Amino acid sequence: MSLSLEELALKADVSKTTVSLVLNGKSSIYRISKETENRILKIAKEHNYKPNSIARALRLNKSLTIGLIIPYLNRHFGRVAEVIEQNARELGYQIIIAVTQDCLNTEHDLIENLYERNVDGLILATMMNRDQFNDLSSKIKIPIVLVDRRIDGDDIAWVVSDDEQGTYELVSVLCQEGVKDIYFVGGIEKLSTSIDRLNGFKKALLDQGVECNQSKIQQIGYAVADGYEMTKNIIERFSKTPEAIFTSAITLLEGLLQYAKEHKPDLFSHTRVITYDDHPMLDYLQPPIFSVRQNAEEIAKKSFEIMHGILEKNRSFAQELIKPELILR
Amino acid sequence: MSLSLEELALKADVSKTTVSLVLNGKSSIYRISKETENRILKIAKEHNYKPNSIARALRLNKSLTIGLIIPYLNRHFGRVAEVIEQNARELGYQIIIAVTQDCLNTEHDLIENLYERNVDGLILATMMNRDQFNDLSSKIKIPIVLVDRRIDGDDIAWVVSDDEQGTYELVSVLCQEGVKDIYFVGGIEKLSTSIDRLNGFKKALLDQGVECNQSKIQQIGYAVADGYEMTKNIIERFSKTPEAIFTSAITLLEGLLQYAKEHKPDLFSHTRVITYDDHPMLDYLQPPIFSVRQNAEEIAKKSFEIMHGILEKNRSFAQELIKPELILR
DNA sequence: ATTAAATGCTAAATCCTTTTAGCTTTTAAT
DNA sequence: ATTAAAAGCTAAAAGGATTTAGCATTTAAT
Repeated sequence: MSLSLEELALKADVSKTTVSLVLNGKSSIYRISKETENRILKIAKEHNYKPNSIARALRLNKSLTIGLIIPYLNRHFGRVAEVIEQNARELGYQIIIAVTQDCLNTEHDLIENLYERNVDGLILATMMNRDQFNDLSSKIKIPIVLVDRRIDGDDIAWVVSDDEQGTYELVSVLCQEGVKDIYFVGGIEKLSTSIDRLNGFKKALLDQGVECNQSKIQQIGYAVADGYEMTKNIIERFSKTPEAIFTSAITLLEGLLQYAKEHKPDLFSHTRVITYDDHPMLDYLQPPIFSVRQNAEEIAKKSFEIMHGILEKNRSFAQELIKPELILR
Repeated sequence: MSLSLEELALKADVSKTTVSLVLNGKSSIYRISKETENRILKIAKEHNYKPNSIARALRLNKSLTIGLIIPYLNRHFGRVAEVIEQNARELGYQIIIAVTQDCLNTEHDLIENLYERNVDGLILATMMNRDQFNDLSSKIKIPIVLVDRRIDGDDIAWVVSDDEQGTYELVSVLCQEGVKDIYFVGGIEKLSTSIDRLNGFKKALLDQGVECNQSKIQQIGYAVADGYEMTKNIIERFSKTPEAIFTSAITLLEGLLQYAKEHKPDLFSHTRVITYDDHPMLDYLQPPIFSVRQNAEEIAKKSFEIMHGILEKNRSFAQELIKPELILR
């Protein structure tokens, strides 16, 4: 690697203390003469000195590293991760990434792992419930910002898409077109994304005076296969072809498309399909599928912002609901 | 954080040297008695001792951290990153991720940054040419494994999809169906992905006795907008509607679809479209688009495997060409 | 009984930086 | 000519682990 402080000190003919003070901008506090200061700065520059970040982390107990734990690096979370990384980099932080595959045990292991590896904070798309989270919080003494999935609580920092409102608006559009018979294809039941989207769904029906039948609501999980399964259930269980299906994630839509292709090629001639999550390819499907686009960039930006605020500006927690965008094709 | 070696030593009533030796499995080499060993192991377990990774990194000059530098966290690279992370984690490594947005300067900054931050190795989807890479290699004393984009050289480690072969096979399929008038929508010209895909394209035409006209080849870049632009050029510049267009990345296909939707809705009735990169949504487009699916999982697995081999089994560099899969719909 | 070898463990150095407390030397004040 | 204050710098500790060289003590060998 590059030179050490000590080698630099040798070249500048001063102690390493002096070099450190100068390079950390403490010359005037410690009355280092302008002359010495300039000499040191010049030599440091000539040799392109960069302090050893590991030694620094050890001494300062601060690694300038944030752990990012997400279920997958799919389109949505990939974009979130990308933007978090860019924002973090600008402020001198690095992102250590880890994927849980939506497995709670893996999530726990990863949190422990990253914590032991001395990350300064964790940004987390969690599967934990409130109790599990509180348990964790008491053990872990670094800030945690939840992203994409929130846990209720006054002192829990989170940034999530406004799932309820987004779903509400999307479903309302269909209702206003007179569609009444809408099925809900949901994800992992206990996650806030599922709860909020379902609430938005129900609220839209209620406000539009459409009866909401519990049998039209399914929640298995967020995998493509789950979407396939739920679609299958809907098509096969009911004699009447549904007027509309709402899939609450793009993966579930994929599952639906797959089922339709294999077993129900005429699905779209009877049934409207709408989905949470957008995808550019939806522009080219026939018929057009209305969607709700999450603002991944804003979610990412805010979540790092909150983390940074806690770490460096001793702000406390904050919560942000990010507006999604309706895409009507 | 947890206990330190010293605190553990205190509890076990031995020196921290002894504790360290025991925990590092050197009891027998240093003749620590079974009794002492067990006592220490027990206490360490009771207190769930985990060595401070920063202190360890400082002492050992080994951070167990790999830098992953890629252009975007899109579908392809997201999957690559995800699988690299999982493989790395199993062997005790962490992945620090950074995205270049296909900007060479950013790439250089990131490499320098991660190097200074003491990563043990770099996995890199690079934009560098051979000279730039050699320059870098001489400055940087950690192993580098190129992923997705290779640079020729006997001593350069890389793992890439067999772009030439994949393209060759895909284009050959079209030719065998009698299609002769095929346009090439390419990416960043100097990258191996572009060079190899173009070579595969040309070779297929040659082998099938189809004339390859330079004017049918365009290479602007890999962005969606570039795909739009190239499609526009093809459609507007030539009076005759092309028999077929090959887009050499999924983003370019998106650009093509966008142009078609806006300005040439009947494109598909005259023109076959095939593409490098697969996407599940392609299953649901009409008409079906043949594609080449890169094996992201295998690319990821091999690239970390090579890195790990260099770091821990003092293997030297290696090169791997990963077979892609033809998807004919 | 003496010496040699084996046993069981540890002091201290090292990795590199930051920071506290304080040591000289010079200047100013009486 | 003293003393006090200011100027300019540094020694040493701390952070937590690893590792080398070596110190006591016990056992075995002659």
